[in-house]
Amino acid sequence: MSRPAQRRAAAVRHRTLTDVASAADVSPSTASRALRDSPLVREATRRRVHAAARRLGYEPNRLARSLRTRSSSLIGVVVPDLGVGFYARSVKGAQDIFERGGYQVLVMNTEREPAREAAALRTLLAHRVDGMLVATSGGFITPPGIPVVFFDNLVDGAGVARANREGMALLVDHLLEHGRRRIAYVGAPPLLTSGIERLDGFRLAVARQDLDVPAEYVQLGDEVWSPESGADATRALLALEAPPTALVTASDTLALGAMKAIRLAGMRVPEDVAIVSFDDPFFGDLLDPPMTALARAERELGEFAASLLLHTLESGPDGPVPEVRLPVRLIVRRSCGCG
Amino acid sequence: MSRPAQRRAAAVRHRTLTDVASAADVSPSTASRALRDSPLVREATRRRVHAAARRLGYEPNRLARSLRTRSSSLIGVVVPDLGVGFYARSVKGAQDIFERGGYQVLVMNTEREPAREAAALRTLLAHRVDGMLVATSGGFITPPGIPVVFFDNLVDGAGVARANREGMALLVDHLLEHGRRRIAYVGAPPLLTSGIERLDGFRLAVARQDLDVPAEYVQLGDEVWSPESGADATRALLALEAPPTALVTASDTLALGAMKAIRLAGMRVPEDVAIVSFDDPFFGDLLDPPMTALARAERELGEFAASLLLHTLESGPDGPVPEVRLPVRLIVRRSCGCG
DNA sequence: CTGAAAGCGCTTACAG
DNA sequence: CTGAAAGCGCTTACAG
Repeated sequence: MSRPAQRRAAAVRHRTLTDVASAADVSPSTASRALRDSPLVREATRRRVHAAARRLGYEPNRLARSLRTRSSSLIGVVVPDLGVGFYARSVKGAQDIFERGGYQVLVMNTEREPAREAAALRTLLAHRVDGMLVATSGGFITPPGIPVVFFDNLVDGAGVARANREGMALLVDHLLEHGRRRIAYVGAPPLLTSGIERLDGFRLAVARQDLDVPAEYVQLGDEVWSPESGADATRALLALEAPPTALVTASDTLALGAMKAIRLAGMRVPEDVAIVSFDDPFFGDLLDPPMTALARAERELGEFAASLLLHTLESGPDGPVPEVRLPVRLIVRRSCGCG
Repeated sequence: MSRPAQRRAAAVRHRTLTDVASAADVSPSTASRALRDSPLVREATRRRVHAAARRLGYEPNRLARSLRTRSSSLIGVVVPDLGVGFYARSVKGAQDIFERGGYQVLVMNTEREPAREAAALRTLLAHRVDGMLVATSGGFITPPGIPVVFFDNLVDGAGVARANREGMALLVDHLLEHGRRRIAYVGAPPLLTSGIERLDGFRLAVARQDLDVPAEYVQLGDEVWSPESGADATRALLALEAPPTALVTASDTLALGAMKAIRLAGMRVPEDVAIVSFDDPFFGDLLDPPMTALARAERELGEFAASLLLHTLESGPDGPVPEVRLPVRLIVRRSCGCG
C-alpha cells in the first residue's frame, strides 16, 4: 500500500461547531442540538444557531461526527469493473437508494482480481463503512463483521441475483420454437455462481428437450467474459464439421463477439446462425439484426440489493436473507430468427 | 436532507490502536509510530507491534486518522450520470490514478440537475474530501476552497476536455471528402462548453468550406443528449423539403438515435444519409453499418484530470491550470460512406 | 432548556 | 528510542 507523499495543508480552514456556537452565543452542546433540531432546544435559540451556521457557511464535519457516533453513514460497494455497463448501472441504482437513506457510497473496482477484492475490503473496513454491497470476483474471504449483501454472484448461497437457470431455459426453448436443434453455448468459465448457473441452466434446458449437444458445442471463454473470447469461441464452433445453427451466449459482451465472428466468417445472423443472449446489450435494438435477449435488470438488481442492505442496517437482521432471485423476461427481436 | 432513522450499533467492535499497544506492551504513541514504520522506533519494537496488529486483525480507523491529520485521503468525483458509459469509464480511469496515489474516491451522480450537483458538492465538503474532480452539469456555484479539476465541461475556462472544435472539423471535412454537401447537425442545447463548442465547431467548419447550411439543418435535442432526441431531430430533418444527405451528431447517443430514425424511415446509411459521430459508441464497430466517429478517450480524460489533481494535491498549485485539451482522432468505418 | 465534561481513535509536538 | 498529554470536531450522558 503506497501512502501519499507529503501533503500540503488544506487551503481553507473549515468553520467548526465552536465557531457557530460563539457566533450564536451558545455552547457547542447547544449548537449541536440546535443544528440537529433537537426538541430540547428553545425555538428562538434553534433559529439563532441555524442563522449563524448559514452565515458562516458551516458544513458539519462528518468525519468527526462519524468517529463520535461510531457510524460512518458510508456504504462500500465492490464491483469487478465499473467500466462495464452492467455494473455501472447496478451501482447507480444502488446509490440512488442509499443516498435517499442518507448514506454515501464508496465504490471500489477490483478488475476481477481476487487480491484486489480483498484489498478493497480492507480499505472499506478502514473507512468504517456501515455495510457493503459486493459483486464478488472470488476474493471475498474474510467476513467483515458488518452487514454484507452480495449481488450478481451469490456467496455461500446468499445474495441477490437473476434467475440464471430459468433465463437459460427461456433462451433455449425459444430457439427450439424456431426449429433450431444444433444449439451451442458460448459462455465463461464456471467459476462463480453466474457462470456456473448459466452453464448448468443451458445443460438442463437442452436435456429437458432431449437435444443432443456434443461436448464441443460448449465453449467457455475467458474469465472477463470478453467479446474477444466470445469471438474466439464462435470461430471454433463455426470451424466444426457439423457447426451449430444457433448460439446461446451467456452475456451481451459474448454475444457481440459472436456476432462479429459470424459476420467476419461471411455468414448471416440469423439465417445461417441464430443468436440469443443472456444479457441485453445496451444498444441491442440498434444492432443488425436487433438482438433477442433477456431484459436488462441492472438497475433493479442494484436497487433491490441496496434496499435489502438498508433494511438490515436500520432494523437489524431479522432472520437470514439467503437467496433472492430476480425474474427474467425474454425480449424477442430478430437475431433469433423472428420477424 | 433526510437523515437515516435510528441505527443499530455496529455488530463488531473494531480493534483500536490501544488494543494493539497493550498486546505489544508499548504505549499507543509507540504503536502508532511503529505501524507507520517511523525510523524513530527500534526494529524489535516495530516488529512486535506489527505482529500484534496482525494477530488482532487490526485495521486503523481512517476516520480518526483523518480527523487528526486534517486530511481525509478522499477525493470527490462528480458526474452527471454514472450509467452513461462515457462517465463510468472516465471515473474508472480517474479512480485508478487516485488509488495508486493512496486516495479513495467518493462518487456522486447529479442526474444532470444543477440542484443535485450543488447538494453533491456540500456532501463532499462535509466529508472533507481533499480535492474534487467535476464534470459539471451547471450547478457548480460555490468555490469550495479545495483543489478542483473540471473535466468534460470547462468552467471559467479551466479544466480538461477534448478538442471539440477540431473534432467537429474532422467530421465535417471527412463528409466533404465523400462529396456530401447537404450536411446537418444533430446536437444538444449549447448550455455547457461541450455543447457550445461542438455547435460552434460545426459552424466554423462548414463556414470554412463555404457550405450553405440552412438554419433548419441545425437541430438541437434535449439536455441529456438522449437517443430519443437524436431520433426526433433526425425525423425533423428527413421531413424537410430538401433533406440533408449527411448528419454530424454531437454524441454517440444522438448518433444511435439518428441511425434508428433513418432506418425506421426506410432509408439506408450511408447510401441515403451518411452519419458521423463525435463520440464513438461502445460497440461502434458492431453497428450496421459500423460507425465512423472520433476515438473514445474517456479513460485518458479521467486519468489526465486525476493526475492533474493529484499533482496539485501533492506539490501545491504551481501556477494556474486553465485549460487542457485532449487531441481528437477520427476512426473511419462505414457509416460515412467509406469502404 | 442549557452548559461543562468526557470520549470516539488516532497523531504528534514535547519531554525525557 | 519511548511515553504522557493534548487535540482534531463532533455528540451525549450528566448535572443543573
